[in-house]
Amino acid sequence: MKRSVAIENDKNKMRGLILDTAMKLFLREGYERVTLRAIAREMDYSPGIIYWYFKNKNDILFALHAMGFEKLDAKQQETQAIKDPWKRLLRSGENYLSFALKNPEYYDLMFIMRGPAKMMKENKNWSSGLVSYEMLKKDVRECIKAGNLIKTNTEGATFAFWSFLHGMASIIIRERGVMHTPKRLSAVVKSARAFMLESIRRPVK
Amino acid sequence: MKRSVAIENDKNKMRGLILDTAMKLFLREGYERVTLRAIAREMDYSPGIIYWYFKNKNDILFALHAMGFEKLDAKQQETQAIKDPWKRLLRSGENYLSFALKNPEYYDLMFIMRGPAKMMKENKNWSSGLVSYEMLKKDVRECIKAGNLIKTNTEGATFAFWSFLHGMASIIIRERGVMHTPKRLSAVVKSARAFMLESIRRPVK
Amino acid sequence: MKRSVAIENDKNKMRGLILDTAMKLFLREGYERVTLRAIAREMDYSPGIIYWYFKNKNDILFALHAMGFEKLDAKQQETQAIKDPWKRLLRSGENYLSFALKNPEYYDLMFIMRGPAKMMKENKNWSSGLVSYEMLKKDVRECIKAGNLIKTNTEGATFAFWSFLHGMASIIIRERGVMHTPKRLSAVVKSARAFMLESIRRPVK
Amino acid sequence: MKRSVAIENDKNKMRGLILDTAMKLFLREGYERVTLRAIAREMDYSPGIIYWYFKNKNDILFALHAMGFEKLDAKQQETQAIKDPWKRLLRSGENYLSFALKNPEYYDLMFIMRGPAKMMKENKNWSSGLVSYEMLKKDVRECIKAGNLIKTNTEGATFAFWSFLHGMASIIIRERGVMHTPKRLSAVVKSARAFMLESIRRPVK
DNA sequence: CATGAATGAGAATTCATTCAT
DNA sequence: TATGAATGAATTCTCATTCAT
Repeated sequence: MKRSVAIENDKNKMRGLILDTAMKLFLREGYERVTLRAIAREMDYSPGIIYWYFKNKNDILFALHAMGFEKLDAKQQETQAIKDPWKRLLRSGENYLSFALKNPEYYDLMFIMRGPAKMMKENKNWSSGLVSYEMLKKDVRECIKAGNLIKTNTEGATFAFWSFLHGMASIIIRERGVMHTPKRLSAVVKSARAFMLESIRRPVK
Repeated sequence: MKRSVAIENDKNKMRGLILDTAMKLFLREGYERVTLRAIAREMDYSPGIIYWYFKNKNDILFALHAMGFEKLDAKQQETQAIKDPWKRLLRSGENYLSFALKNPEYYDLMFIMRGPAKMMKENKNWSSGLVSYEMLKKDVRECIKAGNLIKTNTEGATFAFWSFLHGMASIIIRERGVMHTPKRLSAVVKSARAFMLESIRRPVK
Repeated sequence: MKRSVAIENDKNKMRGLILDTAMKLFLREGYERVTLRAIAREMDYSPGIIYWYFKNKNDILFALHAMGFEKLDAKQQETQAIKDPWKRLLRSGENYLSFALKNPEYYDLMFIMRGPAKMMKENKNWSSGLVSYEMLKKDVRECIKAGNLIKTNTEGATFAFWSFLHGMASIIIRERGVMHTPKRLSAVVKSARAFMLESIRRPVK
Repeated sequence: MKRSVAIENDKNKMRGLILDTAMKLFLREGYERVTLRAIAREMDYSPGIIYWYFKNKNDILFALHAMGFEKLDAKQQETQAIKDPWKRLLRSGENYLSFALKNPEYYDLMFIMRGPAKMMKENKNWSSGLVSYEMLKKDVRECIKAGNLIKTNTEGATFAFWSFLHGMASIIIRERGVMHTPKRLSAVVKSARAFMLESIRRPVK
């Protein structure tokens, strides 16, 4: 038993190495540069070996994609300990954005890249994303109920909130914030968040 | 001189044909199907000739990118006729979103795709985007001055406004709104806009 | 017009070169060694160019296959000038065997190799073979009518005749006649034919 | 000694398993599907282990080839009990054809495939085939002596007889009898044999 | 004996790009 | 201007084979 565990670990280690390398290339060179050969070259292994650990190229993408959602979900789960709905919503947004900016490759894969979108349709495996989204919706609903947000359609408010966050994240990740220097950009993002939160917040009577 | 003008015109005509064809393929088959061979085949020309009109494949992308900004700028310019700053801001947002959804390939090229971002850095040619952004900033400033928005840092508010719009546009274009059916999605988008506008608007005293 | 003809000729010349090279490799190395790369290497061209002249690898096989049948048909057509049915049958058999031994690669492709059999089923393109077979059947029928062969089922006699010839051809081509030295083998084949013809021939009364 | 015998037996058992599996794949999936990996997978062993029992892939083919000849020889040996040479020849032919059609993969390996032919030359190991062929020759000689066949060169007659049988077998196995439906084909084969036997048989005075 | 892991070579195919004509 | 032809490098993937453990 121990032996098989050890073997599993080795296998996982190699899978991890492959995934990390793939991610590195994603980040460094963009999607279309993530070829099996490139991964293998970077790892100093032969291309063939990758097929020992993954069925094919898409399988790698898919694993990465799933890992990203697991990471984000875990992070978001923590917010659920916060009792006050408005504070919870704040923290959830903070978390989301910080996840995006600290893991731009994952975020790109999860929310921007074309490839995975195709994949998800085929594999019907969008469940990962849904969990997080449902949680956000619940938070928004409670904020409305508590009077922190205007009385409105929950779906719409949720989508608006998400869109705002995703907009900032994807502008930065896809380097469209070039009207500001990188330094200033992060200050602007802070201002933007402050503006938005102050604007949408309603005083609880 | 006349002759060279005629030549220039012919050259422009051919460039136009190439660009239109490239765009058609983008639209019809997606990014990865836009190969030089495909463009040439579609035009009934040989692949080689494209190099007489464009330096390389990226050059075509870049031209398309510039065209996109010209289109958007022209559309946004029209809003400047509106006197009331809040109404102008509203219309500008509407315009932006409708441009994105009616020209998803252009929007993708302009604000999402990786290739152009790289290009822009190299070519230092981001001027196109700036014009629109400056206009938006001016509108936001006037709204703040007029009391339609809370007193706040203009840059932040502008960035927030844009982020919200871009978020919605890119979620739709990159097919991440799968938690809603396509039909419902457009209703949700409307709700989201309504929520956002109502939330951020301040009554003018 | 002349120009397009010249171009066509060039194209045909290259196609011919590819087909000849493929055939050479078939002969020298066997089916599974006929790779596009090998053909290209042998021709001192790059692998890619082959796709300028053929859709894919199978397309080459198919062209070769069709050419083989054209060659054989042409040769067999000539025998139809012979009036006496027995002499015609003799000559037809001679032709068949000499075609097989002079063009072993073609014969192999046409009557032995597995690949083409698959192809033929898919393409329903077995017509080529049928023409020759029908001709043989007609000859056999006339021989029976004329009394050169025993009164019997035509289909059976035709199949028997063909089987005998094909048997000899394929034993030689696939090198199963190793119980005789190559020199002796051709003498034995002659004896075998003589034995067979003398045995099956019936005197015309 | 006992121990080494036991080991030998185990070794033989494993060799047998490998050969059976290889044959199963031949039969089920065709030649090109017989990869070492496939054999190993089918056996639930790792690919590497096969090299403990066989030098390489070709070695497996060769063993299979030898087994085929052993099977055929055993079957043909039985005919030797028949006293009448013509009846013996008949039965021998019947046996041969039925072996071919019941064990097409073996027959293919033994008499059609290219690989083994190459092997045989290298290994000088054609003895297997010779035994059967010598037996056939003996039978033919006795038929000539007995007056069942025309007075003729024995080698030629033997080769003719074998060619006829091999022709039918290989036409069927390599699927070149497509001018007839599978059903009709077997009837045609019967007719062909009847025609041939009746034609070559001479009345014993 | 047997395995997991790894290699290296090779397969078909596609593409951006070049260039003589 | 425009083309046909060609290249070279890339792609994903498969396989026989080897070897430390």
